[in-house]
Amino acid sequence: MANMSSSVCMETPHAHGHAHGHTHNYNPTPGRDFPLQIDSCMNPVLDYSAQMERYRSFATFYKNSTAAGATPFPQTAKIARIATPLFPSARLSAMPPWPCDNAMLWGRKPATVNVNGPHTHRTGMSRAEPVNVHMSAKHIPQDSALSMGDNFLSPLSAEQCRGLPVTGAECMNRLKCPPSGPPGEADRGGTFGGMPPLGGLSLPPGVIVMTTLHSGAGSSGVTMSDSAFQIANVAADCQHSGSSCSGSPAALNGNANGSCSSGNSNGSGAAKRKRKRCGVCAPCRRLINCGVCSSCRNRKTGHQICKFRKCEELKKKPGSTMERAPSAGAADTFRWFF
DNA sequence: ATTAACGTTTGA
DNA sequence: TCAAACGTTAAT
Repeated sequence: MANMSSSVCMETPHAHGHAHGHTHNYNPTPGRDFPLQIDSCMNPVLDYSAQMERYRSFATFYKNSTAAGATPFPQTAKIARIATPLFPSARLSAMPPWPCDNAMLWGRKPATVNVNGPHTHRTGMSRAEPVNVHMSAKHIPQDSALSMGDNFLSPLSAEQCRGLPVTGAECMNRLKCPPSGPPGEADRGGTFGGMPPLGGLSLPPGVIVMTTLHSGAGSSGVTMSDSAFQIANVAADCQHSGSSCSGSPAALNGNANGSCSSGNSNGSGAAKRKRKRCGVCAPCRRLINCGVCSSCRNRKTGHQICKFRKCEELKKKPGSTMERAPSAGAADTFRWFF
């Protein structure tokens, strides 16, 4: 995988929506793989395309602006720009696109499991993979930079999402499990992605769902049971992660290695082992590198993952999550339940 | 506090 | 063996 930092590193399955023959590396094959999602509140194809367009135009714009000899954009400006949430309400969260981000998740190769963190039991998940799908510059529409304003905002507005006749859980339900996908694979990313911001709050989808379950909102005439089971499955799945680790979230990150690391995990502080990405947070679920952040640009020397893919858990210092004991609030508890 | 770079671990 | 990426540290 050569030089991911210098190229835009993106691939898209026909964001432009025309029908022709050539194929891309990543192609969810909309008609075949996601037949039920066409009319869902989070049309995955549209969503994926929107995301890809967004990234593409972003990278192209800055690339062109830099190449033209113009005053380069400050890195902070780039970051701020690309981090612009898809939904206005998402500005409340640190990681912008909680909702509508999952389109990129489908078909992704399994993310690395967090054996320390939120107990993922994703034995199938490989290490963090090179999500940079290479997209040569020639594939980038020349006008993309000019349409930045449009592309940076998802075509799916918050209003659009809210107005749809399904709840977030329902969306999730529909978005889950591409029929042709391997069993278990779809649960990883697809299950959590499609939650619209409820009540104007941008929360991790899992939080919303589990809170809803507890509040009994499932009786509101919305099909919740399926989603509930999906969540439960994921949770149970997570519980088994890390082989011998205990299930306590507090124990997970209490020390960087989890409390069950083979070596010396107890207090000695020595021989720290690498933590792994949780695989469930928004950054972890991102499929593509932005291509413009410092980590992407300095991939050769920096050895760091794209800033927008950096696991939220790994951003925290090991041990900074001790407060997340089971006694935490419901939302937090459920978040860590995963 | 943030960033860049390096050493290192990890898994394919 | 290699690529990816985490942890650490020095520079700013």
